[in-house]
Amino acid sequence: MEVYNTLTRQKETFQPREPGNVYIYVCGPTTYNYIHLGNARPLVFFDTVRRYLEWKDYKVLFVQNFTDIDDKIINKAAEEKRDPLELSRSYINEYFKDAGALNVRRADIHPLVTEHINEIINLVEKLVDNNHAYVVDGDVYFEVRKFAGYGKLSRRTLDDMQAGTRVEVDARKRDPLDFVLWKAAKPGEPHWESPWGPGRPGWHIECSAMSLKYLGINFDIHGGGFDLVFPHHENEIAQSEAATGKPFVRYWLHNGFITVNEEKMSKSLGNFFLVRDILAQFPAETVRFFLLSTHYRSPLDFNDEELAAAGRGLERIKTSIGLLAEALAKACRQDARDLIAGQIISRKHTFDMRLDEFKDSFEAAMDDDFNTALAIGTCFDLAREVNTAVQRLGESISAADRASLHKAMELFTAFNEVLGIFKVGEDGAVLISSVAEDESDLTEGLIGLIIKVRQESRKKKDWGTADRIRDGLKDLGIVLEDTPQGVRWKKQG
RNA sequence: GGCGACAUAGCCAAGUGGUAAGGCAGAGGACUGCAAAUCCUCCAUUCCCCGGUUCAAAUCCGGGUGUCGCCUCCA
Repeated sequence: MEVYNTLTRQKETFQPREPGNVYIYVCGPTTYNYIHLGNARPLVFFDTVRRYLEWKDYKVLFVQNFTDIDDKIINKAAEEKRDPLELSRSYINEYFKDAGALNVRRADIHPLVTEHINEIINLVEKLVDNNHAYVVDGDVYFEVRKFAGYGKLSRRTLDDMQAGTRVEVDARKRDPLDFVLWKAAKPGEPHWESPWGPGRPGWHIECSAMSLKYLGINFDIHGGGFDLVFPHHENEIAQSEAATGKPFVRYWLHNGFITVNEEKMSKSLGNFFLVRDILAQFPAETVRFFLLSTHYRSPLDFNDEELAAAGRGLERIKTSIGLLAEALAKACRQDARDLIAGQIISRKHTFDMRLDEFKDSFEAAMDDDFNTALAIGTCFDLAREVNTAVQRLGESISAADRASLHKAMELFTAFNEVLGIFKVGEDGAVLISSVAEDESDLTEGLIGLIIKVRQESRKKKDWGTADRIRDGLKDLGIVLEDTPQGVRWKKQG
């Protein structure tokens, strides 16, 4: 397996610190608002990374923090006259709703900054003690000039960066790029006691403190959006390695941006789409599918047309799984009949799919720096193979074909374990039923009745009535398909 | 101003030296009462432009153009 490491700017063979175990830290959101689509991309992508590693039988420890105290939270809380910590708690709750809808699994550990103040203070003390940090008026700054490797992740030298400095420099800093590890509290702000007086952690130190606590030195994967490369991750490396004297992280993975109308989506530009607003318009599985349909390092432009197109593509895969399930059900009934007749009739083997090839190509795609776009291509290839086969099989299905059908379903299920596009039932099988789960027996019965009546009209070649019923149901969001095997109905996707 | 990324069909998108995956849209055909779904066929002699290296380049090198991003909170 190869992963692209931002630190070396190339694909490297993935070798975890401990064979068989992978330790991952992903920078989570600052909880002062609902998450937007730009937040959703790393969530979905790193969730997929985690799923894939587990699929490959790695034992994964996955940590994602919440930044639950910082300027933005304090400001927003002041605006709304709320307690900052209460505010961030409430957005953490909302985060779980949105992420859950996107089928993003909870991390093994979701550490909060406010619950790791001691660890943070200890780390800052270490940096002060070993002269990598200095104290000014209750603030503690990291001294970048004292850390030789500063700039190695973002590939910039300190002098490069000075030339482009756009903010006014705090005269108390020894270097304009020195960044705050501990921030003295202003009156009325949330604060914790520390050796330097009451204050709160700077932004970067939390991730170092918490990742080192849970994952140890030199853990495997640290992820986040590309905009975190500088300064956030650069600073994490500096402070962590200055404190421990050892390499901080083995592989740095960064996802590209979501753009809207070709422009970066960001909270400050105000052009962001909240996940929950998008989910009001599009099924969550379509959104997840859309996010995974482009390689994670490429930019991804968001617009309704592309999302709708993704939905239509996804529908194709769903249909295929549905056809497969139908054929399997038929095969099972036939199994029962054959058993009753005392024989399993072995017919000519007609459904010899290249099933193992699909698994291989899926795995090869994911092994190549998590190429989900290519892996999805394999899903489409499998769908076509299944559709062709199912169409050809007809009424009597041989034992060999039954085995192939099962195998094809297992493949869809396996691919979905990684991609997480479809929800799965308790038995682990993909749920693609177009009938909503809350569909009542009454609805089912009514539609069944209507279909029966329509079939009688069709028998009498009363096409006018038959079409009126079909059109009428379509207006209600129920799509009827007359197939050689009978009438099939589904809710409009 | 400094640094970096990207440019593949109408649209989205894989592909980093061996002769252009896949999806959406579109055209034709099979099936169907019609539709839908499905299947089959077609849909980039060519990968922004110009040079170069090579038996061979979308892929490597140089130059140009364009787009985007980072250097400030950001996923």
